Amino acid sequence: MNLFSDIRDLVLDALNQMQTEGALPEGLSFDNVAVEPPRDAAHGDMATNAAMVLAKPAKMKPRDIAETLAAKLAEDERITSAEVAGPGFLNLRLAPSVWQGVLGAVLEKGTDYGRSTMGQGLKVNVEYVSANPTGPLHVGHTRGAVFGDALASLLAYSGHDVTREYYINDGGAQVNVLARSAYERYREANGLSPEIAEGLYPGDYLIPIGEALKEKYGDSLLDKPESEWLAEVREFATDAMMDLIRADLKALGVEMDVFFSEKSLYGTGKIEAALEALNEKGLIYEGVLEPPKGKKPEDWEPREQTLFRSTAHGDDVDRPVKKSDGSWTYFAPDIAYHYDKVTRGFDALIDVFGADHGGYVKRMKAAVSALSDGKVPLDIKLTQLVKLWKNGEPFKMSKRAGTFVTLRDVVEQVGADVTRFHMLTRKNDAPLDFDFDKVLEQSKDNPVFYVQYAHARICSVLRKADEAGIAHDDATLAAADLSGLSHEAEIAVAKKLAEWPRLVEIAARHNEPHRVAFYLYELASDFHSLWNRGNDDMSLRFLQEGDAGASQTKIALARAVAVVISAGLGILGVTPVEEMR
RNA sequence: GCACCCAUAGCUCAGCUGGAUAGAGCGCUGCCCUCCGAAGGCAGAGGUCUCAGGUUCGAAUCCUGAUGGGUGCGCCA
Repeated sequence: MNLFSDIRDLVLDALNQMQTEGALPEGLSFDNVAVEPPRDAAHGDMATNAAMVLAKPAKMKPRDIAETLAAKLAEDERITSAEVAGPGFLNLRLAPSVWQGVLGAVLEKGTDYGRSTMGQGLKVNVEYVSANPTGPLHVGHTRGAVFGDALASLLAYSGHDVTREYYINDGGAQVNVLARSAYERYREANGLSPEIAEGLYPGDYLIPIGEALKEKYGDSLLDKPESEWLAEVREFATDAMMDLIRADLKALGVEMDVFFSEKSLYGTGKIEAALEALNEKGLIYEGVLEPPKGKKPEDWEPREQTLFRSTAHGDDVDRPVKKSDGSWTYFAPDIAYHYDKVTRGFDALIDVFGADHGGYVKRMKAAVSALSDGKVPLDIKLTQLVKLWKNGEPFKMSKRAGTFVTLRDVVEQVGADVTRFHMLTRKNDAPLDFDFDKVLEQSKDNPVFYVQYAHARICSVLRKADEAGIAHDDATLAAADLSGLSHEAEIAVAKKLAEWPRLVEIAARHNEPHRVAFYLYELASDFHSLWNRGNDDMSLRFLQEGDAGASQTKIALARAVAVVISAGLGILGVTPVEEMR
């Protein structure tokens, strides 16, 4: 149930009627007719711009259309008043029974209230994290993981068929570096002093890998040349790193559907096939690139390479798929990987990258556009940097990795729930401050706390209802007489609940889960405000002493708030708490 | 040099398909509470939406240009 689309349907019916009656010309498009909550509550409960968007194509005055429309809408029992205002807005006020109906719907459907069919079951692939398997996840990955995961849940909640996917970069030079780094730790485990040369990974997390290698191979690899141990150690270390990463993700509550290995693209003809697909479209050629202006590499010299004509699909320059020595660039397997996603039948692709990959967006979109003939849209969401603070100072150190703060550091200090919620209180493309002290603060300044507190307060009301012997299962509450909910502060909360399904669709349409976090904060704020009024006005308290019926009415409202908070937190991957500690 | 992202209250940030008098928290000012319906409440002040043009009945939102900040730029991934 989405109240806004219900009322929009009502408006469209009225407009159609006006057409048949000759009050509006035929053939108008109603696509731009919107029904939204007005910014100012004084303007009523809902507003429609119908008269304004139709005035021009209908060649009529907006106010004339609005007057006729108002008269028609006023006939509906849900509408208590319809007033023309401003340049031609039509402001609607709704009957209290409508808001009470919203509560009934929430209690009946539970956390599925707000679930939308907007996505029409379209298959969407969300690729996120995709960190190189060379070490533990750090804070930057954490934000990408939280964002991608919440986005995937949001899309699923809005009716998409979602696949969560991780692309393992296990095919490039960096896994050889990993192997050499692990080998040094293996030497260390055998009592030799490791030589962590410049460019190798120095982190402590490889020490246990070295020991595990010793356990498996004893000292048998010590005297062999690199060519004889590289492949084996590489595979061993990569697997171990992926186990580590999977454990990191689990600690954050992220579970992938698919782990796709870059390595699986090599030697299977998949890269060749993807490039042949581009070649058939005339988009592959041999050529020499211009040097980048302004920042020319020292050793630049013109060389012929195999290039992808990405400029044909919106890129600024063509991009190399083969190095001058004939081996693949990193772009080539990426093309093949996205080709694979397209051929798996996804209707839409989403990649979540760190902001440092911004320069990669156009070429990747060009590749997908070319490979799918423009049929499969690729949206790339960039997550900006996370700046860590502790004790009022920038915080950079990590016990584990030496150079960067890991996901584990963060989760162990503040917990997965706080991490996830806080990282979604900013737009993905805005930089984020993460203050270890502030995110744990128990005050209304902290959105994580504030939303959780609202939920906990409601659970506390339910516990007290138990003690008083008041039935409060959702079925009972849904059937309760809700006509007693008429105070303006109570109606305000119900109105906020009515916005939830609409908010879900807007957030999903923009691929912006942070909107859910902001909505929850507003809902919690409205709830706390009502709660506070109970201090002065006993009639607004959720438990009415000695009056089980009246209590049930109020509890229904509180419980509905808890349900929507649960649903929203569920999308964000945060567990609602039942009491504050 | 080029591309992408960003610019909204003193600070940190929201702002829906272009819609009415641009919102929230912090900070500030005033009043109230300190009764576990505890982990404060209520109210107020505070804005040239970086600047200049353009499109539109209507622009923080779309377009062009400028300024300031961030990120990236063949043979790393």
